[in-house]
Amino acid sequence: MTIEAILKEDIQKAIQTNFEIAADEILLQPTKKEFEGFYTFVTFTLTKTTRRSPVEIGQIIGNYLNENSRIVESFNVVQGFLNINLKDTTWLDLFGEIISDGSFGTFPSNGQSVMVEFSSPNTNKPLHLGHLRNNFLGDSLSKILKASGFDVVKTCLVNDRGIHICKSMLAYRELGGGETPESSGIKGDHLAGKYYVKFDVEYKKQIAELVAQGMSDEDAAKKAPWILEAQRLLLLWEKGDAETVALWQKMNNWVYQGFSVTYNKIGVNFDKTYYESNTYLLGKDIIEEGLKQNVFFKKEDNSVWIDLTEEGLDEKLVLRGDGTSVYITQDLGTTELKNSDFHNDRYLWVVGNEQDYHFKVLFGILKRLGRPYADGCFHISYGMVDLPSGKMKSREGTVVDADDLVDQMVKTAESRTQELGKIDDFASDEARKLYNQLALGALKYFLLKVDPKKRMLFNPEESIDFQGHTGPFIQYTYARIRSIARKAEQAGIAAVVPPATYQMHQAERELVFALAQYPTKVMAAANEFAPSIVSLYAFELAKVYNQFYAEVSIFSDPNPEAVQFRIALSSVVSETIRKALGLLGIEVPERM
RNA sequence: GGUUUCGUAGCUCAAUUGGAUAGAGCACCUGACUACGGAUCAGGAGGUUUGGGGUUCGAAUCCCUACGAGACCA
Repeated sequence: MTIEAILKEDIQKAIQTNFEIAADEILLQPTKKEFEGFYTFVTFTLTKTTRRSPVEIGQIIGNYLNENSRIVESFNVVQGFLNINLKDTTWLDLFGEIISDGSFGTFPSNGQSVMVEFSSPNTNKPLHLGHLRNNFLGDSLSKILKASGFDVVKTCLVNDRGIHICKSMLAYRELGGGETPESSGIKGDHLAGKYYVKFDVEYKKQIAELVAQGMSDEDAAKKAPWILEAQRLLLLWEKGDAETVALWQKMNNWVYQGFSVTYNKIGVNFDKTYYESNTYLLGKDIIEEGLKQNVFFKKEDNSVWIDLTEEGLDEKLVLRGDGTSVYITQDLGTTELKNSDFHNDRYLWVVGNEQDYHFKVLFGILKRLGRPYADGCFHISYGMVDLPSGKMKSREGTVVDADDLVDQMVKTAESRTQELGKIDDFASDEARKLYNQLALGALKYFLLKVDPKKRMLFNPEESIDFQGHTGPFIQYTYARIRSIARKAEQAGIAAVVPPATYQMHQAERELVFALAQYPTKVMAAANEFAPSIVSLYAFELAKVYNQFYAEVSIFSDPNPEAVQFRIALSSVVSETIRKALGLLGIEVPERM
């Protein structure tokens, strides 16, 4: 039973015995910094039922706790707020539990499994900053869910076919001159992206020519030779034309090689990858099934629809009149496939909030179809990463490329580290590893600290910080503690929890309090699908430790109990930082 | 046109889901022991939470309205 649970129970008893009313669930909040205490109970909620003043209620409950609770040391009442202090023995017992719990913050299996689909790139362009937010969120969420007790399957659905892929194929066929990643020295995904851009340039030129000849913009966009040819390529591909398929395979393989370099660099991987080229025909049988069940209906042009107005949505097309699929058709099929492959209890999609409506429709249809897994489907909707100029647009060249950004971060980490000159004795591969850890620590933290639902801003003019509320700040705290641990080991000082007679320092109490929050934060992050909760916690813990570090002396305290205790505290803090950052996909360095 | 999300310090973000005098970081000022690592710590300044109404013991949070920004559906 946690301290908080005991305290809530004691408050409940206080209310029952003093006011003779049944108390609902007790809500506690951490006491604000400017007041004395650790936990605060708000008494306003009881004024009506008890017909007493907020202060009076606080006094009565406080007095009861003082006399009857075995964990409460003292209290004070400010207006309607009852602030509570705990006994040192309570803190010490709590810390004793934490330090002896090898799996602190990791929950036992809950017997449920969850699939997290994320990343889901297009094979016509390299990954950019927006993909990074997606990847980091998906990866971190997977780790958080695992820590909270789920079995996790990470999947990726690659968008490897369609008209956009044919565009880059066409441009390459016409303008590529047999160029390859090897011959050009260009990474495969960037090479494909280059031809996607070239297509667009040529296409625009053709439109302009047609417009100059008197055609309307709209018609010109439909009649330009290259768009017609791209459409023809798509049909050829669908028929399995050998030459087209070969070109498609060749270019896609380049892209996959490029992607794998990037995924490797950012430390992201998947248990299973689905390819749209294998799944794009799925879903049509589900449309048939839905028609029979009268979930769907046909219009005169033979197109199939669903009426979701009862759910507050519109009528929605699920199959075109000519029998071809729309996105939702494929998604229905792919979801069915995932379920028959893995039989998970939950399915998550990490996809940008521009598709909020799409997923509402998808889940609405799954419910109407009576799919048992429909209630376990969640859209992890995240906000776009904006630039100061607005949205990233590949056609306007304002896209922040993932590879470039990571490389630039590594360089910044390198120069910053060398300025400080603390690792001059490192071997070069050791140093390179450190630069990568710091670069990714800064980048991942930057993207994960913000509530996923909110859109956020990235300014390419300002490099991502290494000081203040950043990944490296937390990594630094870890490295510094490790330095202390090495010194303690050398001096033969053990980590020991002091006896009940020990007089605690306020900074020590605050540290134990901060540590005790960790499991709650992990659970909250899992429930709310929000790695930002873990991010903010890790920062808070590091900050509390740094205050402790500045305030008390660890090695030169005359009391050996204090020294041993502080070594123990430090070591648990470093472990908790390591775990918390681990949930964000961020590694910690021993030195930096 | 319909639907929807958002607007918090100069900038980037918090605010325990309706609770205290709205908090951090960056940037800007002032300080820090011969200290165990200064990528740190302590302090200062910075706010009519876009404007206006309402609900109540209490609103950044809920409702209405105006303005502004984004997204989606054709």
